[in-house]
Amino acid sequence: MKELPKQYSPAKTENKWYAHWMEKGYFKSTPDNRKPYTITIPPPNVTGVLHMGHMLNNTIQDVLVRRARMQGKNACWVPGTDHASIATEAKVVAKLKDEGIDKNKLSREEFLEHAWEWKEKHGGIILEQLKKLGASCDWDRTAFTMDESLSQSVIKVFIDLYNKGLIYRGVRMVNWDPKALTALSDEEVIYKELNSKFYFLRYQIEGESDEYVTIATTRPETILGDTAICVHPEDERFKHLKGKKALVPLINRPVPIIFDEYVDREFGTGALKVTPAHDINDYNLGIKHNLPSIDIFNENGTLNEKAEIYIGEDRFAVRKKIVVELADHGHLVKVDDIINKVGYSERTEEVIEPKLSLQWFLKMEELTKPALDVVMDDTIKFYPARMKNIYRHWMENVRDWCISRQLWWGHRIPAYYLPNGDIIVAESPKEALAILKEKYNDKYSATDLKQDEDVLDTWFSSWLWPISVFDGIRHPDNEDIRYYYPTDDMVTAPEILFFWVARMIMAGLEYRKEIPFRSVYLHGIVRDKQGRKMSKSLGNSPDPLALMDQYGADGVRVGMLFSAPAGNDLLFDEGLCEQGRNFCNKIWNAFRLTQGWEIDPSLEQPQSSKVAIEWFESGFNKTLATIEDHFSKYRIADALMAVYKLIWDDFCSWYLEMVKPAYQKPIDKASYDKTIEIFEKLLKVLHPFMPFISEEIYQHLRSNDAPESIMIAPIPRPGKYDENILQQFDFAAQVIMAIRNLRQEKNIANKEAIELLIRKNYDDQPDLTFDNLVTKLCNLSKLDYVEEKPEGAFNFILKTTEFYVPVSQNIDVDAEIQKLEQELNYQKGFLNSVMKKLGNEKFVNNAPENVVKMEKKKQADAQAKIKVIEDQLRALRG
RNA sequence: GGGCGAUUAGCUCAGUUGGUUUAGAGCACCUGCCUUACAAGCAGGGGGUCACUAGUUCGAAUCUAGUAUCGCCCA
Repeated sequence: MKELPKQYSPAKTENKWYAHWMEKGYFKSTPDNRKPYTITIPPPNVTGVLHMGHMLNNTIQDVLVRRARMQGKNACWVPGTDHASIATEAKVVAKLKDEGIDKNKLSREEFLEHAWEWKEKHGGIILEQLKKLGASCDWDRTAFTMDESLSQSVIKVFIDLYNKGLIYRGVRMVNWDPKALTALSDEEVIYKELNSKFYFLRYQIEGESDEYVTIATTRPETILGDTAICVHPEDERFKHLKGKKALVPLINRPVPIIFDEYVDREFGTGALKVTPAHDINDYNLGIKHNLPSIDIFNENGTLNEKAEIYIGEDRFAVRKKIVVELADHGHLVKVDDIINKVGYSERTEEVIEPKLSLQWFLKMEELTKPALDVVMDDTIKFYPARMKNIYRHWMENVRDWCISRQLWWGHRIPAYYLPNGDIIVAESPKEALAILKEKYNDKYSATDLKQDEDVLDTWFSSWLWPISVFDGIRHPDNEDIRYYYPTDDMVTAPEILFFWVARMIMAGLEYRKEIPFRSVYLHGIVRDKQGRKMSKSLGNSPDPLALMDQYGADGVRVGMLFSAPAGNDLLFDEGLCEQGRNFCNKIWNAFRLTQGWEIDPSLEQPQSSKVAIEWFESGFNKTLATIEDHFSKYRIADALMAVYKLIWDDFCSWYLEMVKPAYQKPIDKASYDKTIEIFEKLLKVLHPFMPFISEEIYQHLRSNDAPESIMIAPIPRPGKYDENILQQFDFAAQVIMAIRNLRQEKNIANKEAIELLIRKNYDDQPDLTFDNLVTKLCNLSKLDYVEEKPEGAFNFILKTTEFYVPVSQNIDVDAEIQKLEQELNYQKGFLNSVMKKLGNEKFVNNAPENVVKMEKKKQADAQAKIKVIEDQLRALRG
């Protein structure tokens, strides 16, 4: 026997095979005449390190890619990262701060130098970590959203959309992040429910010494920007205030009392303070009623001179102070508790300030229509399909996309301003200058051109990803884009359905006139066992690299996939990785077993092994069909479970035991060869899920003319199978299990050979196919068919066949009777339920014929069985 | 407030157009085994009135309506 350790060691194989695959270039793809299979990775954030969400996301992609490759497709998985404007800039700013450098003291160019340096140092970490997982990406294609070609694509698209009139610049209420000092898109704001205070404040009516109107607000500091009080036109309580003005407390600014049906009379006091500069609803009301906007905040969230008081102080500090001062001056009527929703920045966790500002927007209406259609008509399929509804809801309610960010790290907006306010949009300063010359002759010179200081939203580059990684924007006819686009599968999390998936579809349709991918597989979010989202602050996220060290990459892959049934969030449990590791060990030991066998070419193949092989191959083909079906529905966890059971239960627990030679006896060559062949096939089916161990064992088993790596070997396709032999086995298995049970119950050691006598009652023709196997697996000294019930034997009944195991010891008749009575009861109850159906005329007349037939068969079976049991009982009772 | 979805064994979930023996899997649990590939293992076992109520039907975990609880998305 070869020296093989009892336990499989992933550490010894994983790096070795990954390096081998890289060296052989198996991950590389170039267009040829095979069918392509393409995935573009959802580019992880360049600032990121590998977390459990990436593990899941990339494991799924690798399974799909490896499988496609083994199916003979030209598989191409494009990796890469995105530049993550806000997150990266924040990190670089923080790092500079640590070094005592203030970003504001740097020029744009100096800052970008630091940022690039940072990116070079930290940017590739996550992709390196994916290699540990076994990710079979074509690394030569690694892309970054700020690579030259991708950047130029972004700029080109901006200009194109601008020229089409879809991009415009305008003053709008935006979500302002006072920490990052930038606008955010609606999707980047997270609303949280908070326990807040609801302040009731009274405003004096101008010219009336003791007449007041009371409003309620959660943000008392914003009263300094009030420009009206609004009430419902039909509210009797306020009708007398028509034409009057109220005085804003503390600063005594008179503001009109306006009337609008927008006001909810039931909410608060029925009177609403209107602050158009700091609330989106008030903003709309302000436009309608022609109210001025008073913006009282600086960009960093402190108050400015327009607030008149508290100038330079932070908005939250002011909130505390102003409440005290309002109370001192008799303006505070009462304070209630209230639960309200407050928006936070996804990246900085700062409370968002609605703020009027001049930004660039992309009109969404024209783009969404076709993008909605292709999903609703299943041109692009969503898995799970229910996500279609969520998608539709968003697409039907989408607002224009704010695409400018007040940052430096990213794609600088290619707009150049002239002193007269005109805008030139051009690919480069050079081109802008050319346009300038052409348009204005010599009126302006290069120094008059001022490029927009802002950059574009990161998603404005990510939405081009499936096109831009193949350079399909700049060179729409290049070989790559024509071959790989549309891609096949997009695997991602539902949380970025709108950020990204929807917009990729829009971009695809706009720039390729074709969908970007055929299906979208949305997997869940990885949560901990208690259902909490994994986060650094909770410390509930395991380190993926440590997990892989502990359980092996294969083990962790299995653990991730087991916990990920289609479409649900998954509660990650480290125990599942352990299960994955144990599975590795099981496979390893099956391999050890076969390696320990000595082959004797002169031996004839036993009948039992012939049957075992025939049976296994049928079961194998049937399971392959099941696996195909699971994959077609993206039920990857189910597909894996089918493989798991095929290997553990069918192959290890049954098949190997069937063909295994007696202790220290050799095996015949035919059975051995067939067993190795089967093992190899199983490894191929396993490979997409567990690439490393499957390769390791394959390399030991493969013959010289076989493909030199399992990852380029063809995966077995489902073939025909014999349902009959599977059924025969099921019955034989029941017999075997009954005998094992009997041995355990009666304390008969496995070593002790026993006899089995079989008495058929209804089938006259005994089926002998598995008799040899039953004899072998149960250590029978004899297996015989008899006409009469033997004396002094334990017995059990399966279907209507009686089985007897003769023994020398005494039989406990009472116990036997009790057992039979229990069985009889069950059968009678069952028969009763069948008879109820068959006694119902409506059932017999209305139900399909085969259903009625089946019920009749159940009836006959049950009756026959009852008769056998009753006969036995009669005999036992004497 | 608007929308989407869920509720099946201790846990995580399957259960395809209603009908295949009065509901399945994995894990966990219990019992017995260091049997010669594997104790990271083997053999066996218990456990669910399918959230609740009503309806449609010969027949409901499955379809309809309502109730309760939970989750997600949007405002």
